[in-house]
Amino acid sequence: MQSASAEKYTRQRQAAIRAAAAVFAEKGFHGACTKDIAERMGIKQGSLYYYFSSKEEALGEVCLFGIQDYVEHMDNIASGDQSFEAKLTATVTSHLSSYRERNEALKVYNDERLYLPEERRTGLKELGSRYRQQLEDIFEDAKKDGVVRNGIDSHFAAQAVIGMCNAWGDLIVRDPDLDLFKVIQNCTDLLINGFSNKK
Amino acid sequence: MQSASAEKYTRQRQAAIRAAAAVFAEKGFHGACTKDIAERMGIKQGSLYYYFSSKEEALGEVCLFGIQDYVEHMDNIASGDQSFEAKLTATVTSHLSSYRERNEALKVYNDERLYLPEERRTGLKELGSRYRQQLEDIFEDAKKDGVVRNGIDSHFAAQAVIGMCNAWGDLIVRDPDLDLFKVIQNCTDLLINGFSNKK
Amino acid sequence: MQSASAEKYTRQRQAAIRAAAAVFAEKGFHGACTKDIAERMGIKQGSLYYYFSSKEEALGEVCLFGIQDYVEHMDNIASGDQSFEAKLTATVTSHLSSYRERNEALKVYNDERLYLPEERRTGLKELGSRYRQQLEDIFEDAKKDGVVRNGIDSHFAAQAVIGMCNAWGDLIVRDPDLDLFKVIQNCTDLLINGFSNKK
Amino acid sequence: MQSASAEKYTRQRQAAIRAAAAVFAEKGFHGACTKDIAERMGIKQGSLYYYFSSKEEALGEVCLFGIQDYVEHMDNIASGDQSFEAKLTATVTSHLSSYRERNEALKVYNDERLYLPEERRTGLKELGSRYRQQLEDIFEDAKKDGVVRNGIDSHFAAQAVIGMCNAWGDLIVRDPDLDLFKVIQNCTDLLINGFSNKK
DNA sequence: AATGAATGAGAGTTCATTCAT
DNA sequence: TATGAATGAACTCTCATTCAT
Repeated sequence: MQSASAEKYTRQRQAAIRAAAAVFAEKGFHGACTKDIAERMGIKQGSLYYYFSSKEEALGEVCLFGIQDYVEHMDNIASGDQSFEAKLTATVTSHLSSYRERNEALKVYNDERLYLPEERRTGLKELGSRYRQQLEDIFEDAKKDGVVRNGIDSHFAAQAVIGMCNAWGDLIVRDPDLDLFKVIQNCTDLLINGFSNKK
Repeated sequence: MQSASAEKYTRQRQAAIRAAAAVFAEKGFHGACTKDIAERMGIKQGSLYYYFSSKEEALGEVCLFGIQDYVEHMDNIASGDQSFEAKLTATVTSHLSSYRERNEALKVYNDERLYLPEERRTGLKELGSRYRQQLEDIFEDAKKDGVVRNGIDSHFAAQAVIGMCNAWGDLIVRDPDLDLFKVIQNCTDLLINGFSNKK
Repeated sequence: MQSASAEKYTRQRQAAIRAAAAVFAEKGFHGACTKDIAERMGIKQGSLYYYFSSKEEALGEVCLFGIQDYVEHMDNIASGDQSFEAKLTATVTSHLSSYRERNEALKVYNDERLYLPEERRTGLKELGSRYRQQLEDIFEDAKKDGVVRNGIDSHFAAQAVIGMCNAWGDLIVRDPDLDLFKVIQNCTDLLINGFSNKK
Repeated sequence: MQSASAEKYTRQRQAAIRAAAAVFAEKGFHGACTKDIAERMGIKQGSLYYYFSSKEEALGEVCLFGIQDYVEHMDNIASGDQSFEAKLTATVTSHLSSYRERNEALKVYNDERLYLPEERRTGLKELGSRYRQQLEDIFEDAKKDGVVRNGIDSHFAAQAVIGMCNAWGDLIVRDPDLDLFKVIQNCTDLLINGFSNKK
């Protein structure tokens, strides 16, 4: 249990991360300036440094925030014992919904993480790799079960799913009127038909 | 036939565009600096302005360079009378090969064009729209011929093809060891299976 | 009553305006550089931008500072009910004394205001026009009273007074040893004899 | 007698001086750029250096051009044996007509000569001083003849004449619709009445 | 916990000037 | 005689960052 003031700090820091996410998503890391971030929070530029030690650290936090619970989702999906189709649908749904909810942060993770210092990027990459690996495993299992065509390269397949989701995620973030449900349906439909074993 | 000096100017300007493409692709528009571009060409920073009136203009030229002949390719593909499968294969091949050849510029068009001033962006958007529209038409025709499932939304399908190609294009640019031929094969395979009408 | 910090800001901004006035007066707007202005204030170049958003804005503030209370003076003179001679003497005195006191700024207003953006120049021009108009009115009244020869064109007369004062003002600013009192005397003497109705 | 080519050189150099005068008058020495001057002549920027060794030299030439024959005029006026009034009228007429004819150059001499290097400025100053001195002499003579009031300070009087002419010269250059003849009339009228000995 | 003020490094851009052709 | 191309220095302006208060 934290003291009231520690609690406030945590709350404000979250607000700072969200503000940074929004600004980085709109202008990119280098195009954004700390003043914009501060103003979006309602504080002054200098005060930002109470929550971040540098702009770069802010980027790191945004990226982490951007993938973490989206990776947790995948942990759940992967460890379940649903059918291949159900797992793929769940993956796409989770991925695209993330864009709607914590939208900007995930976009920032995709587009700007390469500006992070080596060290920090490594930590994040592990999360990303775990995600992709679990997706590959799902494909591998499905191949063994004969649900997916034997010719499919699981590594390619996983990248393709992620790529497709990110491409649509971009459109979703940019256009708030897009029908999320329909996009999910179309994507899963395409992917399942594309990979599965038809007789 | 131009004079020798006009020719030299044109050649150097092309070199400038290529250099800018490479630098923008690596660091993003805002993260890049004109000094880097100039140095990559072997000239001094100030001399760049003999070829561009501003960094922004350089971005515009790179973007144009990035899509123009790739759009021309699509014109050819769309106007031909090949089968749906052949056209889709040709599209993917052309799109992904573009990334290998004029690699960085197309990536820059995708990721950085939004930093262009309104006016310039509009001109480029028309090119992009034409591309997508022609792709949509291919899907429409295929639906009429019964080669593609009736449930497919042509607009979604076109976006999906583009999104997938761009996602892989990114990977291709970043990793020069990727087997372009295999990627093309896997992508077309996925897409054709995903959209076509199986009995 | 402002807070202590707002007060400090105001004070520093005034100092910045004075410094800019001095530098612009010496080197002209385009010949001056912001580094000189900052150094004269004892701050660093970049810090100037805490007080001005651009060099141009600095010029605008200097020009405003240069005429404003000098115009107010004329308001007082014009609305009084002194004789023509007294009013003319007061005008010349006020005008030339301004050069000694806030010296550089008035010179800057005269010589450099044309480099201001349209909009800003318009606002200042109104002040200047008011000044000239009041002077014209003084001449008109004097003509009605028969103190000034009927052939005199009031518009010409006002311009002549202003022109003569500015010409001497320039000399006064450049040569600090000039006897201000004598200059005033000579000028009023010339003007009164030049315009008045002698029998 | 010069060769045809030397003649052309001389002609082009004159054109360069006039072009520089126009540009300096409009934008000031520091605000002007050599490209503008060259373009106004119809040649390219680099070619200017065939006629001037530096921008500063161009300024020097413009200034010289601006006062030289205007000083010669004064030589003629001063050495004649006309009345004071005639000489004053001639002076004002010559001075103001200069602004209409070789207009910009004289303005440049007045406003920009202080940006010339010490050495060059000295040479020009002598010309200016000669002009003023001759004007002073005219006043001195007139005082002896009793045409001008005894209280008048000849030095002040000369400066006043010059100052007034320059002030109107500025207006004349800026506003081409101004009636030159009327301005001359009004100015001489004011000055003669202002200085002369009325009974 | 927050801010006002300042800083210094670096960016884009301009421009006088040079020089081979 | 003129030009295209390049240069390098200077300039305005931006911005992440610091720190006393």
